[in-house]
Amino acid sequence: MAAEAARPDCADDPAGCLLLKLRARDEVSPREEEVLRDAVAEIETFRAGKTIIRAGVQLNRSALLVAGLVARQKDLADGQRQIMEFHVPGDFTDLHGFPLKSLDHDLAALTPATIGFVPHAALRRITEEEPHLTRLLWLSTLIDAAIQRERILSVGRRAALVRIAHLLCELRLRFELIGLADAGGYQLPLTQIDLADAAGLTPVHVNRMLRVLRERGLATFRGGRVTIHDWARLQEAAEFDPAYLHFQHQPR
Amino acid sequence: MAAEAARPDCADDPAGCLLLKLRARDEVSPREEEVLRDAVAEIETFRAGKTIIRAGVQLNRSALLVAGLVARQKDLADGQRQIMEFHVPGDFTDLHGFPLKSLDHDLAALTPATIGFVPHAALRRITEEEPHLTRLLWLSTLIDAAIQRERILSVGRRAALVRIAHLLCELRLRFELIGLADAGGYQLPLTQIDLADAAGLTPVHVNRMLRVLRERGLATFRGGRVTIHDWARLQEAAEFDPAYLHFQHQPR
DNA sequence: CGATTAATTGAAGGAGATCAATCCGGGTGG
DNA sequence: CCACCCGGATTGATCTCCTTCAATTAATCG
Repeated sequence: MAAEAARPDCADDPAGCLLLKLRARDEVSPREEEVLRDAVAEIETFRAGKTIIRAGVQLNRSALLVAGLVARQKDLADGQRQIMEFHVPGDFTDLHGFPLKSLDHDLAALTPATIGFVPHAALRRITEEEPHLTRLLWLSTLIDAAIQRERILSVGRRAALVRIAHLLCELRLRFELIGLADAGGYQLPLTQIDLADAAGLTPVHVNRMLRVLRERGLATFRGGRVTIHDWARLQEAAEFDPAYLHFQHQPR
Repeated sequence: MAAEAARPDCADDPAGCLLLKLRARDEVSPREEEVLRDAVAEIETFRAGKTIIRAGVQLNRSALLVAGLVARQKDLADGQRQIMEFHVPGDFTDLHGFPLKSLDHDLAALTPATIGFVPHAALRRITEEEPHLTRLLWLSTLIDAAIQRERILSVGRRAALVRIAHLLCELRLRFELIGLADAGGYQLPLTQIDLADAAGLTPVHVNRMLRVLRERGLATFRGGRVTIHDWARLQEAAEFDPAYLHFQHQPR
């Protein structure tokens, strides 16, 4: 029914991954689940490289990533790109656009992507009738913000090798939560250019750092897949502490 | 009544600056204003350098900055510090802590600071009874997120001089909104070390970049004050576009 | 008015950028 | 089915922006 986009996912079920993410943080009642599922009005697919939402455009619906990989990114006049966050299936990627009414950055498909759109009218109704669900949606935007803060720290103060390792650790946990990581690693169909633009480095230097990670037996990024060889030492090299992902399950 | 902290501000009136900020983005009804004012339960003052909220601590109230300057910051094991955002009076600095229940970073007073605390119970009541005000509070957390995204871009891709200039531009507009900037500039009682930790640079290099800005006749940072000599050219040097501050007044 | 912290300036070093060339894999058209 | 093409991956050589180290000056404060 829903157009297939990328790879085996919690696709088909537009709100499935989102519910996994929310339920990792708090209870979601069957009624709330139903409200959420009903809120997804249309499903669209985007080719890799397409811009899903452009900065500054007035919005009346928000995009929920169902399958594929998407990035929040800004471009500078000289053509440089900075990726603020990678999004994995289940991320309510521009829920930010609901209170903000327009985004300050682009939302771009890095792989073929399936997007579910939720009209702002439906979100507004949720804020009026479902206070707990509202808090959970609010929460999900703030977890994005937390991930972005960790990016500031990485880009601002961590050495190149640490940045890359940290990114690989973060993505592993985020994929794991939605059942898209196995023991050995996870699919990550990105280019080294994408990684560079997220890490604030050049592709050349990312390549060298990936080589170091490989040679040290920590992790391999190749053919759109991250293979983790030594999770403990990778986390150590990344100075990785997952606290910022706010995985605690508690009443919100 | 309220203990005075730093300098002439919209102090005295704990929710005053916050209302200025919200009303720049949407209408706030008298009733909503009252609810907001009533929500501020206690007022405390902090010395410069004190940590107001520590990362990871379970929270049951949120901090609203009434007067002074505050930073969201993270520290690395080797002692490096990264400031994710400077906060000006009226910023509901850890409203994030309401859905999140704990912060992933520290909140530290950079100057003597006056903080109003809002119990989470009061915020919860707002989410249950005041959907529009809820959306405005949600919005305010997302404007913080937008400011932090712009920081990612600065730290990730902009040259040192541009970063510093950009920071000075941003703070000018944010101070202006709450009436704390005059034609010539604004008070900014920070050290060059603070600026360095926000810009992801060393204090030495910040010093050199400030000198360049001064010598080019763009702006001077000295004695805790930013004097702007040529606003147009400063913005140009900063590649500054204020869109990310979401100043549009519209229904949310 | 010492003592401590921040600001300033110079000199040298290094992490990452830039420039450039080659390799590789997959798509594509003849 | 293969030659070609093209974007990404890889590697080397060089350069540069910012860091690091160090020393001096200025400002702030008990």
